[in-house]
Amino acid sequence: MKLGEGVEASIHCAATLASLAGNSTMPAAALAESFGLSPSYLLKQLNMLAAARILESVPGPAGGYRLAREAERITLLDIVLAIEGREPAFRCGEIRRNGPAKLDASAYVKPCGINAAMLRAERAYRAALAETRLSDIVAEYQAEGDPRSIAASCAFVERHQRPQKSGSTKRS
Amino acid sequence: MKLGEGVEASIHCAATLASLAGNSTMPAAALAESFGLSPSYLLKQLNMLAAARILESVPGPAGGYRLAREAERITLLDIVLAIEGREPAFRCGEIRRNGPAKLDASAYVKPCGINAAMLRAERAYRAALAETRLSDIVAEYQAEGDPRSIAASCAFVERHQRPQKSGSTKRS
DNA sequence: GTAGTGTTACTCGGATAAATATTGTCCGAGTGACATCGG
DNA sequence: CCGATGTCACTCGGACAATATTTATCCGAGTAACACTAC
Repeated sequence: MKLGEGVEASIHCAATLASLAGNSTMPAAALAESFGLSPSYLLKQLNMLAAARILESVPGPAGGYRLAREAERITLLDIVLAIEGREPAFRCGEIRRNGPAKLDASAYVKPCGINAAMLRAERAYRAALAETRLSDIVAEYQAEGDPRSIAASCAFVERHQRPQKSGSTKRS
Repeated sequence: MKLGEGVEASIHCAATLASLAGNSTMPAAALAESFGLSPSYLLKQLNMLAAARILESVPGPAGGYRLAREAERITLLDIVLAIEGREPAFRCGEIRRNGPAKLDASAYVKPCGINAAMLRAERAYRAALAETRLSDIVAEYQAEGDPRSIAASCAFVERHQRPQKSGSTKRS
């Protein structure tokens, strides 16, 4: 039960992207520099987020990434599932059938109680993640964060965001 | 966010051990055969459970494993933590400090909001796991499971459990 | 001055290695049971 | 016949590989901006 390191990077980057103005974009290289990450690897995470329709990518010069929808409509669960996969963490291998007692499948129509309990717990986990929106993260940071850190973040965003000319037409 | 395969095996084995009589033990080889697992690898899982004081190991002939305490006092959380480790799945690497803005540590005395949200979700997950006791798993299986499967399990337990000297001398 | 066009530099994207964690296997240390030997 | 003792087989325990997953890196495809040229 270990989450990949990319989850943390993805959430931080998404929060940063939530702070830029209008439909501006920010290059992955800038995000990587902002958090001291490998640009090449972060690109893979951002690409997964884009595949999950959480981010949008704009190619070419003055391109970059931006949120695909409002920060109020993006939850931490969305990001975690995009990076770690949608399958539950506990995968029932139905090992109860593999023993020497070779019963036919009709003996196992009822779901495994262990699997049910595990999935119940995971539903609670996901529900808790779904309650936190990206906008909550940003708002909490703006309200409670250290003023120097906020100022540095704003300056960084101002320096690296690339305003887009055309309107917000979705593409993939 | 993937749990190891050993978690499933551990819970199944613990449930099986909860079904044997008195302070009898069952060898790891029998448990492995019961679920079609590698005996050598299952031994590692059982050893971790024993290190966590969930199981007890009895060496020598007629030895094996048994629960270290009543099934009512063992939760799924105990088992999961013993196998997967006690550390939270989300480990905050404090990447917010690694950027080019070199602020000193006083700017980061407040905990990271992202980390807080993640840990909150994980607390919900663990709380849900802690609500399910091993005895609940066994009881649910005895009540709802397929009769053929229950009979096979009981026969298997009867055949492989090893009564200990100080306990009840029940043997066919 | 303006429109068309070719170049260029910048971006993302996917294929490719290294590192790490997990899974699987092996042989050795320890222990109690069992058979044997002596009283 | 009963007890002490030596041997032995069975158990767990930890050290040693194989595999899968995660992490990190590189180079190529694509695109829009920019400069240049012609009108």
